[in-house]
Amino acid sequence: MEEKLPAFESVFSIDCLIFGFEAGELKILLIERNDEPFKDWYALPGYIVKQDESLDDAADRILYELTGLRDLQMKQFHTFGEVNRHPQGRVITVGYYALIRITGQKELRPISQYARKAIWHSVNNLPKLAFDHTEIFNNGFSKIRRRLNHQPLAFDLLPEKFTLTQLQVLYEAILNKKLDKRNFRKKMLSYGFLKELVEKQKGVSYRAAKLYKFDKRKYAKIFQNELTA
Amino acid sequence: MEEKLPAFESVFSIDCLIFGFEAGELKILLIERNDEPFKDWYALPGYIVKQDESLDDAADRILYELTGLRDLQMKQFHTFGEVNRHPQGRVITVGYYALIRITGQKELRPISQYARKAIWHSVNNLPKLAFDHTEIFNNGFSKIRRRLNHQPLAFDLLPEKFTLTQLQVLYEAILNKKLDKRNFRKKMLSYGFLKELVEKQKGVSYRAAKLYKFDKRKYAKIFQNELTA
DNA sequence: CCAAAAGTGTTTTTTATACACCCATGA
DNA sequence: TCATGGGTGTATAAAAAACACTTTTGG
Repeated sequence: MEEKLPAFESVFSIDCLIFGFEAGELKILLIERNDEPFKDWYALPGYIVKQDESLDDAADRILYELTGLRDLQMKQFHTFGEVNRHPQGRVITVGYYALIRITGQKELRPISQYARKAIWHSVNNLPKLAFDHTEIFNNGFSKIRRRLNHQPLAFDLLPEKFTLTQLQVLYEAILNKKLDKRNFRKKMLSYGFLKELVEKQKGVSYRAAKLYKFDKRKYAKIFQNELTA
Repeated sequence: MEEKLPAFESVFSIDCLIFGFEAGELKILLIERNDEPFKDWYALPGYIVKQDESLDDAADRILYELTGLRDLQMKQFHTFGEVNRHPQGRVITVGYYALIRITGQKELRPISQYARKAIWHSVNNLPKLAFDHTEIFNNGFSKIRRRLNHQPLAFDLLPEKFTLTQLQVLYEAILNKKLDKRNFRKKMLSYGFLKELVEKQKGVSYRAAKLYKFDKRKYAKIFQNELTA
């Protein structure tokens, strides 16, 4: 066992699961660590909570410092508190997740020296991760998968305007199974929170698909009971 | 703001939501605090996690010390980390819940001096609770309510042998709405994890109802997919 | 024989599933 | 004109909801 840093005697930390969607694949945001322990390993973006900030605030700040991403509306999913999960001392970590659009232009650059870089990695074939981050990932991913059927998580992953096929491909990526096209469209449209636009897809060499927007206000109206999630 | 105790500079704690069911009412286990802050107030059973114990272990120990209850299989539901939730310093607390049988004979007696006594209190008309415990209660209760339809939580609240009416009354208490008798029975029996006993209810002045047992093994078999909860 | 709760089926509505072809477009 | 994905409907099965009377028992 390595020497314990005083700062590490007993601390809270946050680890973030940030999901994105690109080229039909579900991705997760990882950082390459620049510090011991686990220097050079991939890890979830995460760091220590300060004395004077709430967990939610800490999650926002930490994600920003490690990836440059802001204003994500992350949610907590589980807290990990095994005694030896961190080799330098007692660290209890709260897992947060968010699902976001990968906007090609926005480059990810860590502010903190603690991460060398931040990269998107397919959720399939994840590399070995530092600490117990693989467990944290599995725990969070399975929760999101279960929540997908009750909450409009998927819409955060798509561009503002999207086709029904894009939406279906995304669902299939998250649930890891094929869905029936007609039934999927029927069901999605029946919810009533998809707004059909006049605009159509552009630049494709086949019949252009209709574009849709997710209407948050309608969703909130329809599901106000379940909103207490 | 009161003086900060050194021990409280930055600690993890556990707070427990223990649900019981008695006389057709859903109850929650509260302690009467014997220490400042919030001396004499009602609070959820909760205390500080030790350096060398996992969160799950801490939850077991703390509940035992405050109420005398053991071996409950509590599960975590949320972590509360607002900066000023504890007047003496930074305390981040992990909420755990369990649902248990109230066995009349087993008296609740706190081991620790920190709780004067432990009592069952109806979930309706809860008194004011210490710290942010009302918020913790609301958060946990609404999660349990939602989980009720997917997990066999309710059976932990009933005696080993129970009637279908008892089960229904319990569901109604948790969900806070009336259910249709025939549909309820049909659905419960269709799951296939209720074992009908030869034995019948005794000592009632009306037609005695059949008794049932919950068959955990069958449940596990049937729902092995969803078990990764 | 009465009060109290146990027990029981059918119909209707809603929701999920299975399944295959024509259409529009750009290259 | 062809390749590519866009778009559409119907029939069947399964699940949920609505609904009221007879039976058993102890007092």
